[in-house]
Amino acid sequence: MRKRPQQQRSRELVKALIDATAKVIQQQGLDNTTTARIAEVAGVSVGSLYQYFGDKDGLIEALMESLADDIGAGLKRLPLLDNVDMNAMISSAIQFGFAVLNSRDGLYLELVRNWHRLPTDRVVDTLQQHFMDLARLYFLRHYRDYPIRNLEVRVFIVTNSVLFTMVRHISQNNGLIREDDLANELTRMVAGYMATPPDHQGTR
Amino acid sequence: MRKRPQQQRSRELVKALIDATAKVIQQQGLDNTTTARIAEVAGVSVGSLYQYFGDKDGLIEALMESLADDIGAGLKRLPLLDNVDMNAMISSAIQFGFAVLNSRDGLYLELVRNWHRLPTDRVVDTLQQHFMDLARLYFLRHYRDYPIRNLEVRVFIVTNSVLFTMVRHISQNNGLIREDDLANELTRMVAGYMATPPDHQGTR
DNA sequence: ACATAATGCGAATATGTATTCGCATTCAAT
DNA sequence: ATTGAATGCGAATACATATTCGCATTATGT
Repeated sequence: MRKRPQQQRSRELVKALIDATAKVIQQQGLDNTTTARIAEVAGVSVGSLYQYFGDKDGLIEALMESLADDIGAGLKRLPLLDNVDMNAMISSAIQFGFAVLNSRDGLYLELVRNWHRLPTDRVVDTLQQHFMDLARLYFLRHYRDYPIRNLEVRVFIVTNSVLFTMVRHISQNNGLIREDDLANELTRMVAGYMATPPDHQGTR
Repeated sequence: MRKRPQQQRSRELVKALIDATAKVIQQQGLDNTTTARIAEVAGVSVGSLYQYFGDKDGLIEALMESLADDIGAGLKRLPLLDNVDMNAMISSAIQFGFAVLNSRDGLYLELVRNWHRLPTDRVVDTLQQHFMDLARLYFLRHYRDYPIRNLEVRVFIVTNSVLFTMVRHISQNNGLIREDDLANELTRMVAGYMATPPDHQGTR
């Protein structure tokens, strides 16, 4: 952020700009998101935009930060560890994932589709970190006997698998596969995989 | 394609343009791929480009078609069904996937990253279709007893999971996860999931 | 009330890039 | 050899859009 907003009105302006950015991305897609349009939607001039954001990317980065915080908060509110069995826990997590992706009228969807061009690190870290902690706690509680190796790899695989499978499904939206079928199958795959005890062969 | 190349030199020109498109995308990334640069690399003028391709997208589409054919041919050459157990078969398929993604100096990687903006249908159909046939044949041969429902969903999940997990891993390229660890774990997850007999409850 | 800083404006500027078009060259048929 | 079609050229055009900058307005402290 180029300059700190000090007065009330400018703080509101900054917020309006970030909100407008989300709205424009959601409505017109990332490719058609222009500074002019953002300013227009925010009810503000382009010039003012550049008072507080060095460039367009800065604005988008601010949006991503804000969303990362939202997701983090949402995750903390989920009582995933209270589930008795892993299947239920993973099912809840996947439901949460679908809920997020379908929320905000496709904003998240458009962002994930363009993950490669966006500063997604904060968001990804938030997710990965949370699920990593969750997995650690769960295994500590239920699988005390097994030495848990490979947990990073497993969480990495599972997170990406679920995320992108969901995104692809929502994106192409052919009616051939129903969303709850997909959720069920994803749950089965992930639960089955995570419950697998690690290899005992130390050959690698 | 706007006009059919009739003479030898123009057929070579079209080929040179498609090759150049691949090269530029691979070297500069899709975002920095300009018609001017493509023409330059092809050793041809921009004007000539528009003789045979209605627009830039047409050129890229031609490239995608060509790659879809390559992948299809590569898949047909793989003797996946000769593998005795599913684990070996899936391991081979995943190895093939990594090989493709790492081939052509990252061209495929860049294309998958930008799948959302590209005409990927042909390629995706090729993959999905092939794995679908493969799965059908395998189950017919080994699990004759089970009624195989849900196969579409399973193949969809597995294809997307593996593809995007691999892409994300190669993209971020943090040394924390080794490629062969990832391949092994992916194999375990997929094999475990595909070997699961379908639900017997007919409640859905 | 005044001075100064903060904020806000938007037409003008700068830049990048897809596409066109009139002319030049090469090919293939007679 | 001649001619018309096919091919090739690349400077010029059209357009979209990020960013700037000089000026106008508003807030804050004294």
